[in-house]
Amino acid sequence: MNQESKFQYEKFLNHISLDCVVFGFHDNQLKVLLLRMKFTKEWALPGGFVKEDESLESAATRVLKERTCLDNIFLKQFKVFSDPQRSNTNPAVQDLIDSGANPDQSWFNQRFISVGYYALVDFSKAEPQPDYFSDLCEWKSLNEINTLILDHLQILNKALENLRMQLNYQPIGYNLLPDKFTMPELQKLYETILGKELDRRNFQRKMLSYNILIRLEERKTGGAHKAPFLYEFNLENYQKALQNGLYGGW
Amino acid sequence: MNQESKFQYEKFLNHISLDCVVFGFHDNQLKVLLLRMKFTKEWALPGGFVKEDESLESAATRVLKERTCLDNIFLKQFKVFSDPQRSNTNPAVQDLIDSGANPDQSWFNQRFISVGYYALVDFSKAEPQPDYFSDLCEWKSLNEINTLILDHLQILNKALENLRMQLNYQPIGYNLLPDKFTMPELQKLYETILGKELDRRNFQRKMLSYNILIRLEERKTGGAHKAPFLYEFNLENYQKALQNGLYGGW
DNA sequence: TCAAAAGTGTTTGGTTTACACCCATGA
DNA sequence: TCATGGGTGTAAACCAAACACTTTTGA
Repeated sequence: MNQESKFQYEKFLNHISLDCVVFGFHDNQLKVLLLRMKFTKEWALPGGFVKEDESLESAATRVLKERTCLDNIFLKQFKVFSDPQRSNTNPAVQDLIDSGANPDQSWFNQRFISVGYYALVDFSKAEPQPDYFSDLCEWKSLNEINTLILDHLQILNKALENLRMQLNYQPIGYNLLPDKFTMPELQKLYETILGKELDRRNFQRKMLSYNILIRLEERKTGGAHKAPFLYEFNLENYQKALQNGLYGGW
Repeated sequence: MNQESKFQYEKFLNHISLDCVVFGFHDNQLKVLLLRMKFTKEWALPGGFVKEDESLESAATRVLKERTCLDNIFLKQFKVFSDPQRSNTNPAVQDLIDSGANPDQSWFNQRFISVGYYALVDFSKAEPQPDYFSDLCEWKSLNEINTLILDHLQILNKALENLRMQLNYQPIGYNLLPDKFTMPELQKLYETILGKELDRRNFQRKMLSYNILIRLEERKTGGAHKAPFLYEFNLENYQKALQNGLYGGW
């Protein structure tokens, strides 16, 4: 170990970590926030550890605030990853690590049980920030993501699966879209998450039946075609729907 | 500490525990397996810790095998409980503990983040066994359960909530009923879990539409009325339905 | 002026709900 | 023999899927 680390691992609980799959929506694509590790240049999910006096939820909120500069993020715990082998890196990377470039390796050499969260954020409001172990923090489209560090690709896929489930019984969108949006934009979001196309007219009818939307007087101008109405969420009903669940799936 | 403990806490990961809500069905009632703690005589959920080389799932399976003598138990991880205050016992109990009767207190004085599982078992096949910290292991009906140790009542309630959710998209019953059962028995199970009555005829239609039941030639005799058919599960289709999910809720 | 997107409405078919009727059984 | 539980069927209500027509817009 030829470097001194400034990472204060003394403050954290051993063996426990959390990983966040942060979803954003931009250019009609679902994006995920990733970090590039300083030493190995591999990509990873944002994650962190739990302080002595913190709940997992506070820890996740803290981590997300650090990575996106956002408060009040929609967060959902979806699965714990506890395979004893999950922290094993592949041999080539392990060689690099063994070369001693990373002063924090003693902390990372322990076994971690990681709690998976997914988060939904407004792409346009997030300001991606790398953490202590990374030199880049960027949004990536799902199809750009081929390999991730450790079991993070598996974590990402499970998060996506859970997000699709959520569509079936909870409203989504408030966290992923700007305050004002059009019905086609909302539909695109659903289609992107589900990975399939939906009927425009049936989508609108179903969506409106939830009573979580308010149609504004304005329309979105500038598009090449008929100007669509703008909507915003009825937050009171939206929260209720989050609590009580919706009916019918997609 | 005036006693030596035989509990081998060296083998376990610090800070991490698991708690299991074990559901059984008997006398048309939903039952939960509970332990009575040796020292405080409080009731608790069966739980345990994770060995160095174990996944959470293996640990939960091991614990359940110890408590019920059963293998192949349906197990589902439903939530992690990580409130930093969750391990705080109430003052009266704390006094008892402080009196020093319990030699394992040093292990229990640490903060635990507990992973909640619920399990579904065949009541008639389970053989409840207390663990190292308890002197009794018994089935309790939901309405008998008023207080539990720590936050275990909260864990139980969350498990129940999740079990009800599961009814909406997965088959249930194979794990809770004997091999052969009648349609009314299956319906009672659903009604008990949901806490509401269902229409007999619509229930049967819906259930049969899932194609997970096989009607046997035999009927259940001995009842005071018309003898109902016996059914068994079509395991192949049952597994498929577990995987792919069902449609329509209750 | 026209292609493409958006607003609105209708037809159709399946699913769920709410029932009615008959049969079997032991008290 | 009769109250009760169990097997089977059907009409009505509801909901979702598929589709048609009109309007608006900038290129």
